[in-house]
Amino acid sequence: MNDALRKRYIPMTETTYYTLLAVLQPRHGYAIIQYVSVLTKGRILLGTGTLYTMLGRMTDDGVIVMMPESGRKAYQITEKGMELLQEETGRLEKQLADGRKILPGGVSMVQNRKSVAARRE
Amino acid sequence: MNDALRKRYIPMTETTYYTLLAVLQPRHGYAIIQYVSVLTKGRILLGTGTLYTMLGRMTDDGVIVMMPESGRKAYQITEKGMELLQEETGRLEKQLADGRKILPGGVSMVQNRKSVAARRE
DNA sequence: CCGATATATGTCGAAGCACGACATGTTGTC
DNA sequence: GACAACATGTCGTGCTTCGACATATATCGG
Repeated sequence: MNDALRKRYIPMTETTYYTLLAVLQPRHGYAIIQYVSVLTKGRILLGTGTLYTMLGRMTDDGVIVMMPESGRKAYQITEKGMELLQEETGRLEKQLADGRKILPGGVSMVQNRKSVAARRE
Repeated sequence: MNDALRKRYIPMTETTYYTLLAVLQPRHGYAIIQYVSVLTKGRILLGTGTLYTMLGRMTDDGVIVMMPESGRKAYQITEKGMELLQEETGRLEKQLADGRKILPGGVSMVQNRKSVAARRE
């Protein structure tokens, strides 16, 4: 796989990752925003500026393809995109494993104070 | 915890995450670079520009503290920093879980074509 | 004692990315 | 007929990353 592409996309931003997940099935821009919002339970709300800029760049890079579809534009991931998604997933696993290895005793030790309750607001 | 701080640090970049892991114990700049390099088996090589810029910002934000130590400057994580690290670890878990949920059964469903074999190069 | 290498800290500028603000048009519904 | 939801896009700001450059001391072999 192209090395320049890997360098540009890995590590991948959170928004890029979720956008690629969304276009595992063909979806148009607006549908991507909604899908990601539902998937993350409202945690990630993509701005249109972010999304369409990103879709343009990804199309240029051949990571996704655009197929016009009665007025709307549907996007879908390509093989290149799939490879990047897989690779990034592996990287995330490594990072998380490193964190767990070094962080004191899982998550339990953090909850020695009211910090968890306080995080609610 | 401060909301502006959370907004600035989460999602956290890979380099920031590893730097915070490094200063769970007091370490000076150069030692951080080496530690992260060893921890990631050479995958991440922090540039000095990245590192010192980041250390300055983090010190300003109270995420780490600096204590002079015979010519060198040792840095260590604060409670704020700990909270951010924990929160980011949780976010990483969510992202990875979302990826696994949606990505076709490990690698298998993608293999409707010769893509997997081709991925080897 | 000289040069190379490792240790150590830092600045500067270019490039990339996220994102809010703005702009526009359609479709459906009350 | 108006308002909300659907749908796509541009532009500019600001922040971050990171490579290139700058500098200084310490250590060690020849």
